[in-house]
Amino acid sequence: MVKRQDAASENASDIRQIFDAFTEIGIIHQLSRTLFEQRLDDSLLLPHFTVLNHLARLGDGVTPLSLAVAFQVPKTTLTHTLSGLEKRALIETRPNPHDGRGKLVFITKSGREFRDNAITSLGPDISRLASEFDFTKLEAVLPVLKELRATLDRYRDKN
Amino acid sequence: MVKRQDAASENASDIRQIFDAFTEIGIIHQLSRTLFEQRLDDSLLLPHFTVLNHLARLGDGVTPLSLAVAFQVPKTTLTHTLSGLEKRALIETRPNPHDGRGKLVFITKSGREFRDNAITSLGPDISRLASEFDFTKLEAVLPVLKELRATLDRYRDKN
DNA sequence: TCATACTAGTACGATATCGAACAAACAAGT
DNA sequence: ACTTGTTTGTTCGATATCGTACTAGTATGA
Repeated sequence: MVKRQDAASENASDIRQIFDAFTEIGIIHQLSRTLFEQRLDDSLLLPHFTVLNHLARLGDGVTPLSLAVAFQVPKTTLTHTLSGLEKRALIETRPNPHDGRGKLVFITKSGREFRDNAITSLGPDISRLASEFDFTKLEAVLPVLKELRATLDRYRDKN
Repeated sequence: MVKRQDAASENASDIRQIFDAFTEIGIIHQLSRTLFEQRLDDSLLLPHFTVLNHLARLGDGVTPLSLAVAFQVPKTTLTHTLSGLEKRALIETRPNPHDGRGKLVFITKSGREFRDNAITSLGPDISRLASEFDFTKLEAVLPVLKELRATLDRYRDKN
């Protein structure tokens, strides 16, 4: 494993490309968010769905803080998101038996249904998009994105 | 040009991977945004910089609406972003001589300086990140991202 | 057991985001 | 000119986001 020694010697075009990539990522995020939110009823937004999806896929009974870390948002933001979900009975929270300060978050039956419906309702969009964009290309991209994410993640912790 | 006929036959694991990719993109956006905003003074945020960068790189004298389209945000959001920039004299607006309804946006001298400083101040971060993540990998990823963006973009227009 | 430091979650205030509705100017056809 | 429909940008109100400060509970060590 050879460390690059010229790490500090990025030139202007390298930096521009890096900015471009992040700009592109921002716009994709924005576009997908808008598209997705058009398919959600009840004025729920992408963060709400993201939480439900996480709970459904990776298991519930987790702390709010662990969710905030998973999505890299401040915990105050997550408090707000969870309160919206709880108000609609898509999740419920119980005291953490192992930690008197904390809560555990559980997805409810209607939460699962809501999540499943959201995914189902997105099916036609994905099909239509798949006729123009070959999603298998994401297979090659995803590992790079994950590595970039992990690097940024580690870097953040060191600050 | 052969249209895929099985576009509607995505299975669950395909869909999961698509969701994963968008989730990853969202988190990268979030992380880069936070990191970047820590380097900006004056409580300016990423959207402010993004506008300045766009004007500096691709030229100013453009309409607010064209900026909103470029970043895929609602024009009301851009009104707000521009007002923040104008209040700090980083941009200025003049009436559009060709269209009595519109404005044109220009970047000021201090706007350029601000943008240059922001990029410079990010240099050390990029260098340190480059020692852990090989940014040349973005060269392979960027075209795919651009294609995905273009597809989403076209799709949105059809709605 | 106590003091200190730390952690989970919330309250609050400031700003950001965005949809809906609007006014003003344009465009096209009549 | 005049009507109709469209486009630019703003205002307004509702919600989202997030930094700061706080409370309550936990962990550690003397």
